[in-house]
Amino acid sequence: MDSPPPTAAHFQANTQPDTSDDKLITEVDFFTDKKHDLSNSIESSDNYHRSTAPNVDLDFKINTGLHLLTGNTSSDQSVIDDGVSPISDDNRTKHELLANAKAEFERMSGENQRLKEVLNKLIIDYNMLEMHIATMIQQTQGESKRKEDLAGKGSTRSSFMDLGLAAPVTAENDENYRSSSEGRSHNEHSQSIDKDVNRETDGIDNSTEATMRRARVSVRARSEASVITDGCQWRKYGQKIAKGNPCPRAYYRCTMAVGCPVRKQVQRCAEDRTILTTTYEGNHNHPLPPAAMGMACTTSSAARMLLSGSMPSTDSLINSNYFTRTVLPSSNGLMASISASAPFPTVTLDLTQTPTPLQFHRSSGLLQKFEQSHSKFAGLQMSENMDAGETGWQPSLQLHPNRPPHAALADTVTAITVDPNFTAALAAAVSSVIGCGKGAGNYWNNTNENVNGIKNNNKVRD
DNA sequence: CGCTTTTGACCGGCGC
DNA sequence: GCGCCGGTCAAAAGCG
Repeated sequence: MDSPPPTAAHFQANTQPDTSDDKLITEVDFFTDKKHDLSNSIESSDNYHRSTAPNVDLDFKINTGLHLLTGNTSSDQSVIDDGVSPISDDNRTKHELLANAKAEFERMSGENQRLKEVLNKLIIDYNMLEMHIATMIQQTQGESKRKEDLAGKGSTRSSFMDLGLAAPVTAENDENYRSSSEGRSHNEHSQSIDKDVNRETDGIDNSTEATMRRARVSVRARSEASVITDGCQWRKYGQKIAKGNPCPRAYYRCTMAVGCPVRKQVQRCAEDRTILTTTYEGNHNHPLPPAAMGMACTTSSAARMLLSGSMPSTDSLINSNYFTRTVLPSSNGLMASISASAPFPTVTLDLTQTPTPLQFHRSSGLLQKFEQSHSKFAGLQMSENMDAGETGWQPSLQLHPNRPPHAALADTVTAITVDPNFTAALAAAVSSVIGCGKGAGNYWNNTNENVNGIKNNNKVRD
């Protein structure tokens, strides 16, 4: 109290912990611990800023907000320098200091808000770029592989294959698919080829195994709502009562972009009507709001993991009638299992044992860990960190039996800590379980008009 | 009026 | 070949 702080910046940082922390915590809920950790080690932030986690890096900068203050504390410094004044002057000085601090704090809050918006955009751009690059790599590999296959076969169906396979996953592809299913004058063979070609929506699998092309990711969650809010815009296109379950199964198609191939099925559990099972299929071909990013990344990564990860032992995996492995123990609040039962392999993420947000906060981290680890594991063809993060999967698929699980776990924890998708995934997952849909936030509200416009186009397309 | 949802029909895959 | 079943389509109905 008596001794003045060494610098103005440190003074601001250390003398307003109550108000600033409260403010920060109310604004950003998820990473309070991280913020405190970093604020304690702010001196070493220069090294940290060169880390490989751009969003976490920026997030820390924003939440501390200390650097922004250093240039505006000259007045504070002068006040402190005048500390030799009489008591009345000292009181006045304290009031001035308080007023200045409040003003600075308000300005900081505004600055913080603006920076967070910038950060949000950066995260979105980063994720989009990452997904785009991954898709491009996968498409390139898939095309080369298919060209090899076509060259080897040289069959009469090559014309169909070329049309479909040479093109990226776009609206045109979906048009081909739709026209193939609508224009039923095609013979059965060409129809099946067209469908197989154009339904390969994720560009993940470059295998010729048609049965492996439609990996699915199933999410089980408790929800009173008819559908869980995952940040995307869906249009219902069908409903069926499946055998063995009196609850109807609803079919939805993503309407955020024209020709987006992603579809999902929603069905309530027959035994427990409060459990909603949502099954995703395909990858989005358009930018996603942050709230949708997590779910999309999780599902696509899980699907990629499933397809790629099964490749080394595909035969045994597919040939078994039913293959299920528990990836994460239920004590963690999350069950994830893989089922390669024909014809479509499915990853199931069970969120039904996470009734409280606190519990889910932990389990969603595991969800992301699951995604992160398997994304890296599955993305072997493009990942440089092949030896990190294959936690939990190795016991299931037995691809890296020589690596101790606890070491991989540490790698995975480190990986999720710096994962730029983590924030969005967490927000989306929490909002999904809560079922409020508020996790989409401002971005979603801002993009709603565009979504409606897209839906108009989609209607025209339909 | 335009968009979404509903719902019956249709199609293809699969098992017998 | 036939029937069952899941998935999709598209016209009709509903809704704001």
